[in-house]
Formats: sequence, C-alpha cells, structure tokens
Amino acid sequence: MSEKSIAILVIEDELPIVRFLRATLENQGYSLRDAATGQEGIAEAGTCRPDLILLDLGLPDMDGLEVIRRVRAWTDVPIVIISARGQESDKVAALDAGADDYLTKPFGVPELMARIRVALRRASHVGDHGESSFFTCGDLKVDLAGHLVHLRGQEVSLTPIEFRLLAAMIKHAGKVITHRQLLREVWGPHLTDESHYLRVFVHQLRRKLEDDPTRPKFILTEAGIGYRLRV
Amino acid sequence: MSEKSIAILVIEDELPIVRFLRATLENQGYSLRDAATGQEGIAEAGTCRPDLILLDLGLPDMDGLEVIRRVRAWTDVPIVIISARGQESDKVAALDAGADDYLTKPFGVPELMARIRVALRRASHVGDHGESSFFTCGDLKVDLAGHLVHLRGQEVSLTPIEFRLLAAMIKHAGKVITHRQLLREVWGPHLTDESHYLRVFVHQLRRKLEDDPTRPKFILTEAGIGYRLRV
DNA sequence: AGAAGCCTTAACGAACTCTTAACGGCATCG
DNA sequence: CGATGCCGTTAAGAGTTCGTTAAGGCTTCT
Repeated sequence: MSEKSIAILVIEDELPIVRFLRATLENQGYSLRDAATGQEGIAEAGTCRPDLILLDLGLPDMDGLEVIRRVRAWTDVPIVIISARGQESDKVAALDAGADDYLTKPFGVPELMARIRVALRRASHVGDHGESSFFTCGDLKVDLAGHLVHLRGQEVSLTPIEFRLLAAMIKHAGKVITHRQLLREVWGPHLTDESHYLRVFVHQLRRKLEDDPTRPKFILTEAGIGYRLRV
Repeated sequence: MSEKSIAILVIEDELPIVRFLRATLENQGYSLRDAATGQEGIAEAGTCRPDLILLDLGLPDMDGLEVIRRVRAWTDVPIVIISARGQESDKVAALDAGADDYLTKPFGVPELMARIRVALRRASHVGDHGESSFFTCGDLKVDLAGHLVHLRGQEVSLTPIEFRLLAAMIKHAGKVITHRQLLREVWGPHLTDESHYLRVFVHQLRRKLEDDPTRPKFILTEAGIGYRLRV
C-alpha cells in the first residue's frame, strides 16, 4: 500500500539545525526540502507545494515577517515558526502576520512533532465536509472522497483495486490512458509490463458497472493503447 | 446591521482567573461564558456552541484530556489549553488529543490574544459545518455531547473506546473511513498499523448495537479499506 | 485488599481478494 | 490461408484480511 508521504519545507539558514530537522522529520516518515534564505524559501514553496512550512524568523536576507506575508499572499499552507527570539511582541507579530504556531528555541522534539501534527490536522480538515468531489456520467455516480459508487441509485461495492482503477480513469476522464499509466497509478511504479492485470480487472469493473459488458458504455478500450472513460 | 459577537467558552475552576479573562476578553469585543468543571463545560459547549474554548487542564472533577476528547467527539471548535503544568509530555498529550494550542501559565495577555486570533482564523476557513451533537439513524440515537446512546429507546452503555470509535464514524457518517484514520482518531497518531484493535472493538460495537451482528445495518465494512456508517 | 470492568494481545477459522494460468475470439499481417 | 498478437473471459489456488472468542494484565471503584 503506497501512500504519498507528507512534504515539509524547512526555511532555515543554520546548517546543523537543518540537518537535525532532516534526520528527525524523515525518521517520522515526512519528506523534506530545505531552503537557506527567504527568497529561496518563497520560491521553493511555490514550486514544491509543501504540506507545511517550518520557518526560522532569523534569516540573513530578509525579515521573517515578510516571508510569512509573501507566502500567505497565495496559499493557506500551515506555517510553524521556530525562532531564537522569545519576545512576546515577536510572537504576536508573527502570528498576526499569518503564522499558525510559534516555538522558541530551544524546543523539545516531541513538542515540535505534536505541533506539526496539529497544524497538519487542521489543514486536512478543510476539505473534510462539503468538498466531496463527485463524478457523474449517465447513471453512474462516484464519490471519490467517500469511496462510494452508485449505479442507478443502487450502491455498487468495489474492491480496493477495482476502485483505484476506476478512480485513475476518472482522474483522466475523456482522455486515453495508456496501459503503463494505469499500471503505475494502481499498482505502483514497479509493474509496468503486466498489462495482463488490466484485462482481468477491467473485466471485473465492466461486469459490475456495465449493463452489457460486451458493449461497454463507460469503459471504452482503445486498441493497442489503453482505455478511456466516456464523459 | 447587527454583528453577533464571537463567543468564547472558558472552562476554568479558579475564580480570579475567570474574572481576569472575562474582563480582558470582553474588552476585546468577545462575548464570554464560563464553566467551573469539566462536566459543566462539556454540557455548556453542547448548548451554547462557542466559537472557541479556553480550557484549563487542571479541573477538579475530571481529566482535562478527557474533556478534550469528549468535545472533539462531535465538533472541531478550536480548543486552546491554558495550564499550570509546562511538562512537554503534558503538551504533547493534549495536542494529540485534539487541542489546537497550549499556553503555560503565566502567559502574557497579548500572546494569548494573538493565539486566540490564530485559532479563530483557522477555524473560519473551514466554514460552517452544520454540526449537531445528535446523530440519528433508524432506531439508533446518539447524543455526542452527553455521551449517551439509545437503541429503540433503550439506553446502551459503551466503554470509552467504544464510544470514541462510534463518534469517529459518526463524524464522517456515510463516507468510508480508513483504518489509519480511525486508529488516529481513537487511539492517537502513534498507532497506525495495529488495525487489529479495530476488529475487536468493531465487533464489540456491533454486538451491542446490531440486531444481527452477522448482517450489520449500521457499521458496514469496506473490505481492504476500512469501515463506514450507514446514514 | 478485593472485585469488577476495561483494554490489550493472541489464536484460529472463514470469507474475501489478488494473482496466475489457460483458452477462445478477433483483427492484422506475412 | 495460417500465424501472430491483442483483448476478453473464466476458473482455481495462494495469500491476505476479517470476524470471533478467550485469556491475562491493568486500572478503577467499593
């Protein structure tokens, strides 16, 4: 079961601390990128789209508050401050500028971890309630977030692989998806030539979803290339 | 245009502190309610629906962590901890139980205000989830704030873990909840692979709630993924 | 101190899913 | 016309996950 790991961006100029954080965070299963200056950090945040930012306020090239504001200008990604300065006015300024939490060095690793979990938890709840993404095509209705499939109002139960296969097709609905692509998205990057699996599971899906599996309405086969989901 | 002021619930047993917070917060334009015990606080949270909860962990009648969990069972309202105990393990436990921030007494008022603003800011992004502390499905009625479960008018007594498990499912009612997710919400963020616990406790729940545990009406199992509560 | 209740842990059979193999139809190409 | 390759279909075995039960340790209450 491959799950994409959570990405954290560390903006910090002191190398020992970066190394320490890298070891600690990667040990917890997070993937990590780092930047040594504010400029670099802002750019990196734009390109790698982290799930959380750890920011040291004492950067050499620009004010930490400015980094917060520049990042907040276009994203709500959680920002946790780690700073040597423990002045209350500094904390208030950073928090009001858009930071989500503020830790003063030296801090304990368990507390840092807990506060990172809090920030990530809050951020993940944003899409929790209304934002279930539906896909509809004729009588077929799929709730990707809720793992639900309805056909003519009737619920259809799919196995994990069946659902992943359907979800992958929905992600590229209307376009052709090659065998390779499907195999990578459903089974992971290892399998790439076993286009055999596909036939078995496409058949399973058609048997559950199509009225007449011989003449498919939803899952069309593009001979020699792959499959395509009708929109 | 009438602007409803933001409501804050203070759960704190020391009267001087309550008075101090009342003066400070009302001066900032918040409206305030207070409760002196955990029981009272949980009940008050269910009825007055505050926008934020300030919670002292050192309550006379029950463990502060239990208060957090009981409130978290049915709402994502921001919880900010104010505590005399500054032990890192206390902080981690509270944050992992569902708190959003943790301040150690004595704290500065400006910092408290700033952290309250952060918590409110984060929560407002989520938008209104029409949360209710009651859940009903067929013969099953659950009062999340009151920790009560009724089946066909008959009261059912659940153990703490059984109730947390049921509450977690209710929070995502209708959608599939993965094993990971359930383990995190019920046991904390550490356990993530012990999907074994789930089977035991799901079985306990079904034995207490379902007419025919073999053919569940409420707690459905999504093979290979997790569980789902019928709506 | 004793008892009761709850959580953890282990074990085993049953049900389900995934993998793998085999076969037939259909089209293209030599 | 036969060979080859791709796709659909089916079935069986292996492997994994799920349900169920019970015993032991821990905490809590009396």
